[in-house]
Amino acid sequence: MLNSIIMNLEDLSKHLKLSQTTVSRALNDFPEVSEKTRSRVKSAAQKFGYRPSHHAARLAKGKAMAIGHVVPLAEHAMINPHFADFIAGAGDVYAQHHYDMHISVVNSDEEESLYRDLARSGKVDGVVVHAPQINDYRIPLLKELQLPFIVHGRCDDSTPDYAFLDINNKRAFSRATEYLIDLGHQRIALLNGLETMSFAVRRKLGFIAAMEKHNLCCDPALMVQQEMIEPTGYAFTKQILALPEPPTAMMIASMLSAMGAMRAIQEVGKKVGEDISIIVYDDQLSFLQNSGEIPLFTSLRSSIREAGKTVATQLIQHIQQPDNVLPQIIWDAEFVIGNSTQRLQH
Amino acid sequence: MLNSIIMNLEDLSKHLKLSQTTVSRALNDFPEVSEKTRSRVKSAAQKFGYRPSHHAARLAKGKAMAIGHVVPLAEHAMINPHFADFIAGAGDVYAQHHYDMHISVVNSDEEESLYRDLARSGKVDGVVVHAPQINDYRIPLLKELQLPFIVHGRCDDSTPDYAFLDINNKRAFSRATEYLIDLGHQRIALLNGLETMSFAVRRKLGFIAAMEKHNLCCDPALMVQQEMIEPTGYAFTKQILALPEPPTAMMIASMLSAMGAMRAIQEVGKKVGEDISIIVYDDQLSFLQNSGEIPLFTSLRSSIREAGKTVATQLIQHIQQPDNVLPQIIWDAEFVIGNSTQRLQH
DNA sequence: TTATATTTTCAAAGCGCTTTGATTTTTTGC
DNA sequence: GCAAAAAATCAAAGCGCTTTGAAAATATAA
Repeated sequence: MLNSIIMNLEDLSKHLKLSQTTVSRALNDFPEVSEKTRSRVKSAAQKFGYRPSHHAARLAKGKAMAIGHVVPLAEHAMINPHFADFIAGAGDVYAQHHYDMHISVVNSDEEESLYRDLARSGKVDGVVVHAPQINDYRIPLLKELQLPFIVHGRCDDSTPDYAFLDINNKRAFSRATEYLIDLGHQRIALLNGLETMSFAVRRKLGFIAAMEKHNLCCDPALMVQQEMIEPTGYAFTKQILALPEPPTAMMIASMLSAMGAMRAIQEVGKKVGEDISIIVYDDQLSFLQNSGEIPLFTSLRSSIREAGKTVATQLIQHIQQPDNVLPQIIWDAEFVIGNSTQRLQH
Repeated sequence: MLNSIIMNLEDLSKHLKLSQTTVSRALNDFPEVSEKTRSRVKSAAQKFGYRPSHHAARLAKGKAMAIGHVVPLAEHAMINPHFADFIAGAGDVYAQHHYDMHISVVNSDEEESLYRDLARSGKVDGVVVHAPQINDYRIPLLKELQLPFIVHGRCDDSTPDYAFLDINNKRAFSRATEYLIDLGHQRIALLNGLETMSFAVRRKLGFIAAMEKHNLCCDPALMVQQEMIEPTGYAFTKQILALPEPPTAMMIASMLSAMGAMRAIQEVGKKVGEDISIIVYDDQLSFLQNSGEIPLFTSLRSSIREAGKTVATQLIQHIQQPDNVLPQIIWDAEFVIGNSTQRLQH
């Protein structure tokens, strides 16, 4: 390869004694180019390391061939640990379809302006909306901007029609809570995520529904909504274990919180499973595995990486064929019994 | 704002009865436009929600105003949990400088081709090289392609001149190991990362140097190189605690591994700190905090998010002023004493 | 062999900006 | 009040592709 010379289409077509039209079409696999010419063109392109100018191609085509992801993030705020796995899944699909992935980190106050820019400047052909809030302003905004989008998660039910991929969080939590109740547990704690996030609201609803169905009381002292990380899981668990009447089981919204809970439990000399049952929601993050023959935790599981793949696939399909209307997808979390749940001992 | 009409520069300048030149210059803050005109232009742009076409601007300028990050990733491989934090830091800087962040997820076998494309197509003005390997082929490749780059981490010392930001891993680990030795520990385990990563090699060198300096033996049974996640940390710790002569202290290469180690230690009824001392390398991931008045772990700490910021800043500076030669930066990890280390009891 | 259909190739016109070099308008100096 | 200098604006060329509509080359039918 002769990489020292940077060629453009004009240079290459002159070298081949062909028009730019023909060369362009040969490279883009148009049918109206003879096989002989196509292979001649392609091997010359290969030889000279020719790659079409990205921006020229995009300008001419009028399509960005790119999908945007917006990450709102204040200076010291936490970046969601689920993000990397989602991106890995989505990015994989983009690569297969020759789409680019465009990520913007932005202060919350500049977020709206960013979306407007993304839409109007033609930087991207669509966006993925992350971490939907209750009554999220981005849904109407993106509709107004006519920028195709799909939400990972769901807003509240009052929000009108829009495309999303979500887990049936309510059903997942009610089902798992019932499982604990069936094992004889009555004092069950809920270690939830922040309730500005709609998934946390739904999980709580599921939990409460199951408890009420069995006429059990949801003790507010046993419920918390907080950032889902190890230290918060630890602190809350420590606190409820010190109550006069501690819980015998816990529903936990994330693996990280569960690790903290486990640390607290072990620290007071109790055993997960034997002394206190735990069910955890497991996003199957690649660096937080809860697998094996019998997994450590009984869990509700759903791969966030697969979610990334599906969201990306849907969005691309819609962009390429707009009559392919973007769907509303609801997945059920898988319920997997592991070592952290046991019948209540009397 | 009148967002239903999508205007381009021509429309806007016709509306204003000005030339495209003047409008473009007004918007881009060129000095040769009068203040009066500039404000008239800007408010019209605002009013119509005009945003310059991204690709047209890039094509005309001949600059991508974008930085690339390549994430090699096989189907089921783990995505590095550090990645998100690094991206958060870098992305923040990009946003401030109006640069775009371009992320490519790629199968390892297509990686080289991707770099070539990134360079030749003008998609990006520079790239950040992640997870440098021993004798990494990307260094010569990017030099050949004349694409500005900076490595997060370092290759082996034989690789010739290139820009990087790295931690002094060797010094960090030798220092921390000596701290343990000073506390009376002699049987010290090393729970390291995979030694295909150059940082792991350096950490091991530091560990061995400290041990040898004090004439202590590095028992191979107490050393392991593995992926730095909770389950591996757990398994290895379980294993070494069952030895006839278990270690009294451990050097651990990541917080996630340390969580696993802690679980194993607690499970056998021992206490971190009292029964076994631990020093962990803490990348200060936002979702894995080891802070507080007295942190849980004695640790070597260095913020990966700050690293992202610095790398991004340097790269942008170099791209904007190529005589601003890209540097080689070595940071010392901070040594913070927490609750996980104690003098060896006899 | 000639007329017609088919395949292959081409010249030129965009895509929507930025930038160059020229022109017009305004300001300043005497 | 007029020439020279400074400030503001403009027309047009160019960035490197894709795409349209026309032309040339080749294949097929009569």
